[in-house]
Amino acid sequence: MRRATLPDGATKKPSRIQTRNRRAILDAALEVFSRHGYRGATLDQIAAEAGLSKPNILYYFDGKEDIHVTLLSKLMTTWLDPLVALDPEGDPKAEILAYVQRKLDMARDLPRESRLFANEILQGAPRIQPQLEDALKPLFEEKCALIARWVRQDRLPPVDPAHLIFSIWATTQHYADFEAQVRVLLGTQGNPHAGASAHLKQMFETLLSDRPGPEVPGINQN
Amino acid sequence: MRRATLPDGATKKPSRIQTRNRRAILDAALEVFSRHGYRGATLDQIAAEAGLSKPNILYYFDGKEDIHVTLLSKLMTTWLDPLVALDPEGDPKAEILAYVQRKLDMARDLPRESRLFANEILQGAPRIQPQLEDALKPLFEEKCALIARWVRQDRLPPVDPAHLIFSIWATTQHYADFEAQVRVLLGTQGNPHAGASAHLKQMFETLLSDRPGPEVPGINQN
DNA sequence: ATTATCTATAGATCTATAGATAATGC
DNA sequence: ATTATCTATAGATCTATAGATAATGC
Repeated sequence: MRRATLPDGATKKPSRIQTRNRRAILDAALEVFSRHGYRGATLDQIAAEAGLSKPNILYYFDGKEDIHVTLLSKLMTTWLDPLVALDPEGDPKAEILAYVQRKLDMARDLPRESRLFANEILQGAPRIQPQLEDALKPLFEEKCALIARWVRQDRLPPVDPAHLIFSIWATTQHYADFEAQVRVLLGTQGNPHAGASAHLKQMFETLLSDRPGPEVPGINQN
Repeated sequence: MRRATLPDGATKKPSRIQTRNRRAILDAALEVFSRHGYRGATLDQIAAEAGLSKPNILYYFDGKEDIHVTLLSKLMTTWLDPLVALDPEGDPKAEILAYVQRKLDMARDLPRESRLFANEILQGAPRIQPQLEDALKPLFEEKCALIARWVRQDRLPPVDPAHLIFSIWATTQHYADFEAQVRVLLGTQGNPHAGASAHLKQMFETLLSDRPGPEVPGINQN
């Protein structure tokens, strides 16, 4: 019943087995938590998926919640990367369109990660809220300020930065989070990702393009 | 240990108590299932919320799954209503913008319903899949065909009907499903709904407006 | 010597049922 | 007479720990 975690700031070398098993457990946990949600997941499933015994899982982590929180923390960086990459020095429209594409690629390549976060937030973010405040919020506000600056400089049409980002998150993550529904509705016809990519590009491109005579209430010739 | 459910197609009058209690249970179940997901919800919570004893809950329903499936079935109609109302006789652009607004209003007024469906679909729609096939899919295909027709008639710019609908679902439901995150990021500043409404109107309006000459390569005839 | 793993099981939680009692509607 | 509710508890599932044994690294 030795503890794998070390007291305080002790920095002992993690053994090779230690690293391998912790990684295997987190990998299995991603699979199980993302598919069944926090409550729906069991240590039995995680142990089976990781190829370890249940008590052995608890030798490496303090419990179910510890696994979950560790997983969310480790993935947070990956999850925020595309937004971090939004470059103040780049062309505004191109930057945002590239961001849309990166997020859509992530939804395709990392659907489990997307569903893990979606599950957690959907249920009120009980375990990840601190991370949202500490990591996500400052980044979000920085990028909102950047977009607002671009608008002020007339390098973008007037858009609401916060809601623009929400729209990008919503539309791209939809293909991962609601995959079961998308699959039912699109059937086997073609690749959802290709269609989504074209559609989202069109949508955000028109939104971000300077339009000639925009908001003239009353003119509606269609 | 009498059963409240009747054998076969028997149509006995449901007593007043019967109706009241079944309604109270479904109401409580909506609260609990939408907040904690299927697995996270317990009969104890539902019973407490409904003001009934746990065995009494099971007098009215065959079990946890029965409550969940009944709830989803009953709400499906409400959930699809806004899409049903998309009128083939109306003005295409106005119809779609009105649909966006209806969906956004629903996200504000019925966030529990939104989260209930989101939870279920996120976990692979294990209990609602048949309903998606039988109820949602035909409606979805009908409305996709309608939008495609509008495009062919040049009454809308070329848009992908299926992905357009996905975008509307994603962006509007986002405010209910990811409310915990939106709340963290927007803080107390103003009403999310008002900002969302303006932003989404702008976004879908520019998408659906005839633009002068953007897409030059090849002539747009579909 | 320390690290890793296994068997066995405690303790908590949860769904569901049995069986008795109370309330209700003809 | 039928419908509704309550107490008590069975049976299953799940997280977590105790305590012994095996494997590993100096």
